[in-house]
Amino acid sequence: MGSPGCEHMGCTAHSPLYISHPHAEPQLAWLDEAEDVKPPRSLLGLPEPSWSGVYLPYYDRLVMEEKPWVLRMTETPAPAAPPPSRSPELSPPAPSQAQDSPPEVEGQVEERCLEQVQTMVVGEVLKDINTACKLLNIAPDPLDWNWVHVQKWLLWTEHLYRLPQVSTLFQELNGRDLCSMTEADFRQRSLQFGDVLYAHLDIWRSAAAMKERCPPEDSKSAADDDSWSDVIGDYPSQPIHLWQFLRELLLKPHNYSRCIRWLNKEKGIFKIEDSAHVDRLWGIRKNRPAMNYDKLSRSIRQYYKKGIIRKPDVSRRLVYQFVNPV
DNA sequence: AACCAGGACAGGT
DNA sequence: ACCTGTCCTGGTT
Repeated sequence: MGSPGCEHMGCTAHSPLYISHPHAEPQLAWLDEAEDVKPPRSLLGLPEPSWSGVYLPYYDRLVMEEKPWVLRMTETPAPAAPPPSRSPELSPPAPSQAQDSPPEVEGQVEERCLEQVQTMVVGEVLKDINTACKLLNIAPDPLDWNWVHVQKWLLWTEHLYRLPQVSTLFQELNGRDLCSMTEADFRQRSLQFGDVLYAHLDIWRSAAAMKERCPPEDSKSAADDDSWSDVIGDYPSQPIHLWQFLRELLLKPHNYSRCIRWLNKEKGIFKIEDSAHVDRLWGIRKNRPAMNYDKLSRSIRQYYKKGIIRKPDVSRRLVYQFVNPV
């Protein structure tokens, strides 16, 4: 298999901890004609350097590709080095090369910033998990998964991180089995990607552990939205319509803009950038391994007469439009 | 070759 | 009844 490296895509340039995936496909499509997706440089109005020092176990390894702008860790411990803590604690701030301001004041300010950043990062993680739960129709806590859920999660993870097929190596395992496995066990099943899967699972477990520790009410604090309540939200969410599914993907540009993205969010116009990827995700969601774009697009076409989706006025390949944009 | 339009039918809810 | 997966014919890019 000729594996396209990622050098030609320039992804190493902005992501120091980028893990090259042997099966990486051309990505960062949003760079070409991106209209909506730009790295949110300062979601909190924080200068970029403030990100450094934030350490969520393993998170960096997994999201660098997806959101290279979110965690730009300069000196985070090497992924293999730290024992994968089973709790979502964040490491203390890296000692800053103090400048000229009074150290205590600066320390306090920094601490506050860091708290905000931590809250936000954790919130983002939780939101991503919540999205995946909705899209996959699985519970957030891996301990609650049966083997079908495990397979779904594995397939999803494969596609999210462009891993080669690994799900077959973890057959007949339920969530409890999976959680009882050590990193070594993972590596034994998949020499190359066991650690990545283990790390990803670790994030999910941490999120679930967090949810247990903190009562959901308090944590719905100051911030705007729904991170907690969503993750904790009731399951199952049951049948999902294709149009809902597509919208969910569209609402998570940092995760899915490589395969589907808005061309004009206000008008509800979107483009399927990677039809194969989208049909695969839909197939995973619906437990339809034979799903393909032909069938998916046929389902989209059914929405024409229902007035849910249509082709935009100037019809373009792989471009559709929600009749009632949000 | 991939995408698009839409008819027909089956199967599940 | 409705949704959608599947298959199909035929057209377009």
